[in-house]
Amino acid sequence: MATENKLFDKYIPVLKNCELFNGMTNEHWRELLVNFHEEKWPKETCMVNHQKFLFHFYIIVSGRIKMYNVDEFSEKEHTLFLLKESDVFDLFCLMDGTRHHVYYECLDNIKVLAIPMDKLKLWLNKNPVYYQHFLSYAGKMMRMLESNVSQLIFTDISTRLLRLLVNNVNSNSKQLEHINDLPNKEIANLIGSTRAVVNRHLQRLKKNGSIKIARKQVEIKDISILLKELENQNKKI
Amino acid sequence: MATENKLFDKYIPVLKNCELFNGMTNEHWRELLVNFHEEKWPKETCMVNHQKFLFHFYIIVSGRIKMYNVDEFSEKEHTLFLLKESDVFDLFCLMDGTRHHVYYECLDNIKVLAIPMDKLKLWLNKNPVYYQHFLSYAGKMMRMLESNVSQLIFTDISTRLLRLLVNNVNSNSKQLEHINDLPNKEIANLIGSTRAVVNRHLQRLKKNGSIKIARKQVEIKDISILLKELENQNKKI
DNA sequence: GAAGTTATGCTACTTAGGTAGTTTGCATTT
DNA sequence: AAATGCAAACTACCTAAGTAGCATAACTTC
Repeated sequence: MATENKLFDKYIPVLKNCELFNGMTNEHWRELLVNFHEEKWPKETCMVNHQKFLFHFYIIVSGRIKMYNVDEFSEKEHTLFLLKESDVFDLFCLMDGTRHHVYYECLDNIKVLAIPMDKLKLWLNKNPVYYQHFLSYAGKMMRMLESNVSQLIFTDISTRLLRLLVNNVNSNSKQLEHINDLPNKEIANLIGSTRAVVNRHLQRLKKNGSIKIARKQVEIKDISILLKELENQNKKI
Repeated sequence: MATENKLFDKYIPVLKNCELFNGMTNEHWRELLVNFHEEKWPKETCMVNHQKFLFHFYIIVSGRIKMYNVDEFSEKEHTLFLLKESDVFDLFCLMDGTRHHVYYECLDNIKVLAIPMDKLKLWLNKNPVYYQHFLSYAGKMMRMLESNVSQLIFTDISTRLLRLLVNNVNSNSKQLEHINDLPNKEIANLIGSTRAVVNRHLQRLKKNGSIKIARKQVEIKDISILLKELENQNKKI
């Protein structure tokens, strides 16, 4: 009884921010958290088709994990999602119980709350009200993936890079977050391009004064220039 | 009472083939079908953000409907899904109840079974067992979208076209189905390219003897050549 | 503080795919 | 059967993005 209260008290803000369990009462949280335990994974931990992922469900409480795909022939990587605080995984395995062919890598030192998949399923059957939550969350993910697909088809690398930057500016601090300390290679993986090409575009943005770059560091200097560029990208036929 | 029995008897094979309701008993089908009615939409009917779609859920019983996206600037189209017999839509609206920003167009004369969204939701709440079905179906769709994204990033147009062809060969008849009577433009929309480029690749395939083409007609002549081409595409770095 | 590693910056080159425009041919309509 | 319209075929051209390679800078670690 003490454990789950401790977990809950410790991570209230993170858990409350968890979209999948949006609006869940404290009582239900405590009931669910009985089954959770905390795990720590060091930075750069790489999880390749880990059996464990079929059997556990995780809530990230601190750090970033990239979920990515590797092309078996070209060995190129594509980052599908950059998971962070309050994100959960793997929803896919929860939903249909089959193995999800993706890879995971910790970009920071990670803390997660873990629950055995079958216990989550039991809890869900006991509280079927939350099925609705899960469905609508899945719906949101699908829309995200769908717009992702369209963006890949409709827009060029330069636009995709601009969007990536603009979408990761914290509206309060006006500073780039989540992706600000990634090397060019990781940025390329996020938008489906290569290091050289991303660097070419970043250099252009540096020259027009909108960003500042250093080793593993991108900083926004003038977001209005970025926004203007984005508009022009759209206009040019 | 007569109506839903008639609907069920009329469309047994189609409904039983419906993945979303996979394994549902006849009794449950009859219970659910009470709320359905049949609708016919003529070929080329175009549905643009139809309010109706928020309030109804459809099962296609005959004909094809393309679900597509349009880039507001370039006005290019991208076909997300080619829905056919036994497919359902719009799952997204069912799942989170918000408007789905896509377009629909009937490629054939269409027959659908329609149910008011809230009645489906009521039925689902009465039979929460089926939430699990819906979740796992959504999971499958997500995996599909995900692999779609990766394919766009990892493979070129030529490979995407080859895959499209190979994936739509009926394993019994060995003939191309679903996409065999589409104009080049529609094929282009399916793989995220343009008519001219698709035609260029089709000409190449015609020359190597793997396909036969005519106005709005693609026919497989030798699938082994297509499969060999696909293999080579993968090998070349 | 030397050696090794990783990330960036840049140049030069190649190529697939997009674009534009014209011709040809098939099919529907009147 | 003539006329219209759409789809396909083909040519020529342009460009963004991928590729290869190397020099330099910035961190590690021993």
